[in-house]
Amino acid sequence: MSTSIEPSKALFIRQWSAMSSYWGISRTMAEIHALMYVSTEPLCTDDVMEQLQVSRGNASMNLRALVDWGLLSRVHHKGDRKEYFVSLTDVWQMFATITRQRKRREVEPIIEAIEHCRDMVADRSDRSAKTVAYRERLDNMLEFLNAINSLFNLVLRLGQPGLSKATKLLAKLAR
Amino acid sequence: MSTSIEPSKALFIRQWSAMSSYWGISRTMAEIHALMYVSTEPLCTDDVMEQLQVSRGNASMNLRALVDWGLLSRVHHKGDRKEYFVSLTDVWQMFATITRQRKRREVEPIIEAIEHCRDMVADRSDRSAKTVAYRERLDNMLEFLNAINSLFNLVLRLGQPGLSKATKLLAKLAR
DNA sequence: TGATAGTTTCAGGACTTTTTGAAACTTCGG
DNA sequence: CCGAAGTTTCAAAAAGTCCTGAAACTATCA
Repeated sequence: MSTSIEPSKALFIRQWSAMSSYWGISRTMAEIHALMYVSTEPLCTDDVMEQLQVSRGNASMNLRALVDWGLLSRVHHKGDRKEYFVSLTDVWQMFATITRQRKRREVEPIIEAIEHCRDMVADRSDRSAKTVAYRERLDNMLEFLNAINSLFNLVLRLGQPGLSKATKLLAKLAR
Repeated sequence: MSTSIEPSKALFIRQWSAMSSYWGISRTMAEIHALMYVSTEPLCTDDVMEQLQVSRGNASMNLRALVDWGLLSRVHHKGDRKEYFVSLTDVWQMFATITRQRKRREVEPIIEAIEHCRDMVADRSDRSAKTVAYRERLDNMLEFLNAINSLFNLVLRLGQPGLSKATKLLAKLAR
């Protein structure tokens, strides 16, 4: 508690960690990420331990996980053995990193699974109303998930500037 | 276990519930939702209890939560006192329902919080490099989140057919 | 109004996830 | 090769979440 965090930064960290449960990451991981994002200079494990009041193990594990995700990178100070960490600062890149991972883990497996489900009831000769209705539900879901997947791919490909241009373009279309 | 679920439906339910942790909902809630989606006829609390092997309390709580979310609706059979439930079948509507809730709970509070953070360090006279850098990070994040928020609003406004048209349009732009 | 069918609640227990902290390990300069 | 500085691991404990089941409640019908 000696070097206490500025109120504005503390607020950011608090809110960011409040979102953590929605994003399926642990509270500490979100806090560390937020701390690193608002810290304009590199921090080491001890800084994290002190500023967030967490154990060494916890800090170490979560720093490593964030590095694995590509959200932090390790840096070294000249003539200092210690490892320091800095956050990715490009928000768009952060988003792209997270989105790619989520797409791979959350969307793609479900698409495969549903295709598999559909194959299991593909028998064309079964035309009972129930089976037909069930097949239709699977197909609807599949079509939808594929549309979402394409949209994500597209957004990732466009990048941030492309995205804001596209948003403006679509805004006209929507009216 | 008496009326066991078809293998294809069982697979769907299993995979859907495997995603539950990512989506911040409980395993049972996801299972019930999946079961209802693949069931082409209304089910009652007892059906859910039997088919998923969960307690009455659990089934009841989660059915209610799904109704609150707008993903299920209650139906009544003529001359039957019991309540039955059916899933929303329009996948797009399901998605829109979920997205609106998530936007409200996950994106909007963070935007407000960051605006508040920025106000706390708005003092124009403080031009130390660190403060300037910090303000810039907040601004970047804010700009990004607003862009995402607009995109979501737009997608919701377009609806599914609009979305696939838009995706095609953007695909050209991306090349 | 009483009997009955159905639904909801909630305290306690089971299960899962996260955190701690100390020991093991790694790296580097001398 | 030793010792110091730093990092990682992991078993056990804490914290948090979810589920059960029995009791309370509500609605309906005769």
